Amino acid sequence: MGEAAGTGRKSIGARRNPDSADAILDAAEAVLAEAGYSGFSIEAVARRARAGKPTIYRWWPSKAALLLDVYQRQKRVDVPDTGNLEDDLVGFLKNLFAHWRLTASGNVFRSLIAEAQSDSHAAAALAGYATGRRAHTGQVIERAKARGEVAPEVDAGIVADLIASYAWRHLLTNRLDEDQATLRTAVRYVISGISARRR
Amino acid sequence: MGEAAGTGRKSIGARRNPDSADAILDAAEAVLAEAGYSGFSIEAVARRARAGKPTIYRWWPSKAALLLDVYQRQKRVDVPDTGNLEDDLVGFLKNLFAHWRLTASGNVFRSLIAEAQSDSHAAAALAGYATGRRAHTGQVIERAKARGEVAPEVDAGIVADLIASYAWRHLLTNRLDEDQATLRTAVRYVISGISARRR
Amino acid sequence: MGEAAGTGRKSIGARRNPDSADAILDAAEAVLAEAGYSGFSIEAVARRARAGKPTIYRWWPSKAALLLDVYQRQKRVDVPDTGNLEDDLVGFLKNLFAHWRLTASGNVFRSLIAEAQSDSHAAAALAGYATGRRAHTGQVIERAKARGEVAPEVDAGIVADLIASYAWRHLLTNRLDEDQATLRTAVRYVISGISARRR
Amino acid sequence: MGEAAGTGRKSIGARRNPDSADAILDAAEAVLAEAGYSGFSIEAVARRARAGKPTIYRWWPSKAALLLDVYQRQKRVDVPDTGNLEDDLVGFLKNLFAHWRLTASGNVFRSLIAEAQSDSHAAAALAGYATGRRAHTGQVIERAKARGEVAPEVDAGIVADLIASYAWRHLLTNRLDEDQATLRTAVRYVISGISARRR
DNA sequence: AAATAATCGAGACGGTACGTCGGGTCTTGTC
DNA sequence: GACAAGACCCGACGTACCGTCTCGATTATTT
Repeated sequence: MGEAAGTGRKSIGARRNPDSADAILDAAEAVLAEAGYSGFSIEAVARRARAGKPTIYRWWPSKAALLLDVYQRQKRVDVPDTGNLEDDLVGFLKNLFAHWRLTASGNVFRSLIAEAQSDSHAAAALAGYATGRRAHTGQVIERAKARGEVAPEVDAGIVADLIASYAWRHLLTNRLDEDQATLRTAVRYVISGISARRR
Repeated sequence: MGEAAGTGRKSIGARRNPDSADAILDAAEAVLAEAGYSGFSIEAVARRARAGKPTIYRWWPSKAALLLDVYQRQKRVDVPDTGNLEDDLVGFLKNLFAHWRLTASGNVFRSLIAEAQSDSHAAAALAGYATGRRAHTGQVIERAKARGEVAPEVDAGIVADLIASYAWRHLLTNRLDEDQATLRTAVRYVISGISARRR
Repeated sequence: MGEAAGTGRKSIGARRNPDSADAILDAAEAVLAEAGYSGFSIEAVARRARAGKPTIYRWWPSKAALLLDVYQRQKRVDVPDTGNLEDDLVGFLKNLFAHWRLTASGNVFRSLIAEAQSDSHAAAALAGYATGRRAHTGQVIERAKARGEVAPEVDAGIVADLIASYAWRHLLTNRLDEDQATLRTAVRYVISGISARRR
Repeated sequence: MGEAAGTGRKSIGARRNPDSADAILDAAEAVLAEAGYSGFSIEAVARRARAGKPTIYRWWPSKAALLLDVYQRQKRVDVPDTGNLEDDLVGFLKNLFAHWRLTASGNVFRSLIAEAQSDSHAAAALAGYATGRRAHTGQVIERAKARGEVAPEVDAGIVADLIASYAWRHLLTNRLDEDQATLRTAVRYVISGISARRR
């Protein structure tokens, strides 16, 4: 996972040292994985990265900014393209939950959301990120629209919102091990509705 | 709102003083309202309530327990019963958002969720609370089922989950001012689906 | 010298814990003795005393205040009373230099003077202390006046100032090992003058 | 006072740029004058001089060395030659105090003494400087000896020491505004003594 | 004329210390 | 035995400087 080079990093002149940046992000991830959000402090990250606190503060103005960078370094979970909307969305949720569960990402993102509740910078950063992701997820809906699977007047953003909300709440309440049938049911409700008239 | 009695509370003998408990809960709510989650500390609550820190720790083992108590003291938002599921759910969301937006409740609940990300006791307490609320919301669905509005095989818990998730995410991302049309659209998707075949 | 009790001090209620105060003063003295003024930091004192920094700041608003307390805890060097002014003053300087040289006091006082050059609180504290000591030394002169050794119109404060100044400069320039003959000569100049007419 | 050239100094090739040296010494003096010793940092000097820190460290190995250079750039206070020892010495003290009080020199020298208490290089530099000055002041005594005013066996160094010590202590305890009568009295004690027999 | 070498400003680096805040524990004296 | 009060140790906060390093640019000296 990298750890800091044992022999000590130095400045490489009047510009950012990418080794330090990497070491700090690695350390942040490791601290979060080992000590959780409650043990996640700039102090601890600096210690682990063998970096000075000012170096961290220089590049990441807040804990949230650091968390966001850590999160964004992770591999993205992308939405499958099976030609069928339900499968796409179920697959996406399945992949996302697995990613969150099996890597540090889940904890990172949970922490980021928590941080955003007390830090407006974090809130802004998270909002920006969420918007981007919503557009991304929205594309699946648009694809389905193009295939004629989804009614053309449907607002893809709202649908993406419903799906993302469902994912967030599972993350925040430790339900990432939800069984696939339940996920599929939830997705199906959104796609087909629950109305008696229409089923 | 209560504030602490200016002249100082004393012990009332070898049992819990309910005035102190009230003063502490009042203070907690006030601190949260004025300083937000980031300014919410046991220290600040004690100061404001003119209470000793040990008095707080004696009765509430963690910040989360205190938050939960504060939240549960609040008036509940209940689901309207209009005879129409869509109106019921939209009304519920509307009321809930207004409640969260206009009282301290929103901040309290946000804080509770945030706290639950670093404190397993908080997480457990929140999970318990959420389960209770899910059942509560689920009843609306069951009523609609009874009216024949909703297909009988529908899992009310999952629907309640979708609705609650949507609400949570709006709370956590500062979107409690969502316009009503959007809420109605989201609810309609869950009820009627987005599939082209069925609209 | 005390060191901190290994098992940890606790609060003894809502009042100052004298054990902590002692441990902190002991630690301050030890740090100064071992690391000198440049290594003398509140941080280091806290570490050594196993005390929290806030505990130190609670009772000593500045490094200078702590230094002053440490210095005043030391045994005082008093002026001998031999019945002869020259012997009294030479004896005083000899004792003072030995005291400064052989105990931590010299370093403490040096540090205090240094600190006073950048901290006005320290300067005020030092000025107050110096005034007290000047009166003290002045008494030797007054005794000599009473014996008829010293002219009655002589300003004892100014004489004390000359002597103290001489001592300070030796302290500040690492000349505490000045040989006794030189001290005696200096004292003799002040008592008998250097004028050709009068010797 | 110079300030740094607004448009930026550059290297003038493979040798020391005297403009930079001047700018740094000017800046050091200005910082000391405006912020005092506590605000005197290499960082602040570099900022003010628009110089790189390594440029400072290249030429002055320590804060003390820089201070010493700043001090030595100042105009010297010389001892008057009135043909009368008392007037010479009183005049010297008067001039010295005025110089210290009215220019940055007083602060510079105070700082230098303070610095010498924690930095052995500074101590050595200061000792060297003091020795030089002592010889200088000693010449006044020697002149008086030559005139027959002072007994031939008197050690001019010790007398100079007494006078310089008196000056130092006034500097270090913020008493540069001492009235002239007091100075004269102190000088007179050293010259004529305080003994009853001889007055 | 080209290559070398030392200097310059700039500013990042790993660190240490600053002075403050809050956490959770403890004890005292009053009710 | 509960209460207000507040001290205790601890650890994190975000900032200021420390002294070192490396850069790219500049320019006098050497080839």
